[in-house]
Amino acid sequence: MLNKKIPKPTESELEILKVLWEHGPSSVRFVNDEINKRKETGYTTTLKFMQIMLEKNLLTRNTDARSHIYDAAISQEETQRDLLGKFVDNVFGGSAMNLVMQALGDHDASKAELEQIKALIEKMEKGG
Amino acid sequence: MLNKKIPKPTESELEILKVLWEHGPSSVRFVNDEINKRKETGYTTTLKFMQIMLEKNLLTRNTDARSHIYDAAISQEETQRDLLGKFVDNVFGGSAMNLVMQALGDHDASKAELEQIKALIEKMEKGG
DNA sequence: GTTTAATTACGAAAAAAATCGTACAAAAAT
DNA sequence: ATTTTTGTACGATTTTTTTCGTAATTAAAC
Repeated sequence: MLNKKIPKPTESELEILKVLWEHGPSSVRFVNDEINKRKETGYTTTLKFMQIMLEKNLLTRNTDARSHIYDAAISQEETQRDLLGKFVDNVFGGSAMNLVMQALGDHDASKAELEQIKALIEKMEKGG
Repeated sequence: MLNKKIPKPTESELEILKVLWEHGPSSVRFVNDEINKRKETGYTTTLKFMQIMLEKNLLTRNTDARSHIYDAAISQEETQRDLLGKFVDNVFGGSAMNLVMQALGDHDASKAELEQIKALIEKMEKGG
């Protein structure tokens, strides 16, 4: 089990990771097009980001073809867990429960989703 | 109802806000001392931050005494809600439920806390 | 009243993050 | 085989965030 020392991605880097998580290994062109659906960004800007992320080991790439294919080097789950932990510490003083309560209160949840959460809670109360 | 256009505080700014939320209106000296319990930071650094935050309307201040007294201009609840919303969008694709599920799964919750959440869910299911 | 300590104001530097222009190379289109 | 398009490399610039030094001012201590 290697000790991954991955730096926390910035917001822009996260945008790129999200595209790769959703679509799998992709060219810079593709990633940039996806990002431009929501936000105008120059091609070389995205390219530069992805090159930097490669150096930071946030991405891997395959240079066999002329158009290099990049992929995420860290999983979405792992990253979400990591960022969530930091966010809870920074904003909710380490209390995940406070966060959960606020998340439940603020955002409308469907009945099905609430049932899902209740089921999870039951499971946790049994499992310990 | 005034339209508050408060910018999202940075992490450093949040450190300062947390001190003010916890202790109420305070001098720069006090805030800096509190922050230095966890992190070495020069006095003028904290001072500068608080002056900038004043310009951004994140803080208010009273200059009656020589030692100016600053206070948070935005509430903790409001700020947490705002940051949580952005975090959910950025990291969990807008799905607060995904976040809640992960938060519940990752962090150990006490039985009492889980009951609290269940109670909230019941209330939401009734109230709609 | 002179020295010492505490405080604010302000500019500026350092560090981090984001953006882009240009040169060059490879491939595709004509 | 030229021309046009597409791609990478890489430096440079801009913007934002963080940090601090220094001068001026006021209050306190002596």
